[in-house]
Amino acid sequence: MVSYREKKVIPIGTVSELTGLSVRQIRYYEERKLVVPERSKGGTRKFSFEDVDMLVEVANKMEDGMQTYEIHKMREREKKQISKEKMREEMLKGQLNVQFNRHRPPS
Amino acid sequence: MVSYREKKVIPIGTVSELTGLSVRQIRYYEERKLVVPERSKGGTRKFSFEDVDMLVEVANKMEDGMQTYEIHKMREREKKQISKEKMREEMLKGQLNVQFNRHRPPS
DNA sequence: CGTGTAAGGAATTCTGACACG
DNA sequence: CGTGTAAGGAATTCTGACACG
Repeated sequence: MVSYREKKVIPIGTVSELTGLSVRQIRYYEERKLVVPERSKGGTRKFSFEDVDMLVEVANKMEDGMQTYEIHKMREREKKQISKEKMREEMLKGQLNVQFNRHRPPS
Repeated sequence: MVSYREKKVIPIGTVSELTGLSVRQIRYYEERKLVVPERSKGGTRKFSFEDVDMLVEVANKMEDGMQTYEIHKMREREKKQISKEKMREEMLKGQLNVQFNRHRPPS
């Protein structure tokens, strides 16, 4: 179950401890769209463990001299790549259905 | 990996939302040893997803008219039962080692 | 016993800005 | 660009206590 990993429940101070990043850095990375926390009614940020992992990755790339906008571009490219792969997969499935199930309607 | 499930990172207000319990109830259940959150340096409670699940169980049992000390006793019994089973298991493993490895010392 | 609530205070977080490099 | 910091304020949480049933 990935549900725990994706649930936004961790306050920024705890994220700071988990990642070793300052809260200033975390807020800045949010500004640059590298993480997208949820907000409580009062406006406090809530992060997921997935976000924590993303932030650690960001930290590593920053250490390697990469800039936030580069990391952002890279993420966007990855997203496109993944959705492209999924579309190909779906089309393949469709083809297989045509091949083998043309005369047998889905139950 | 159960690591996400066991990590204490969720503040009490969020736990309240996740469980439907009031913060008062959650604090009381802690007092009765039904959950054991960690504390930040400043003293704020931090719960795990496991704690959240425990609290939901507690809520169900309370609805069934069970009292906190009964739930606590039940938990203690379960712990003992589990450690007893683990001991038996260990002893069985030991016996098997005697049977088959008596003359072959562990590598 | 279990839970709501008002009280006073402390810890946590928020935003916008200035600074530095 | 990326990050520290002081500023002022708001949201969150804490404890101990009184109330009710």
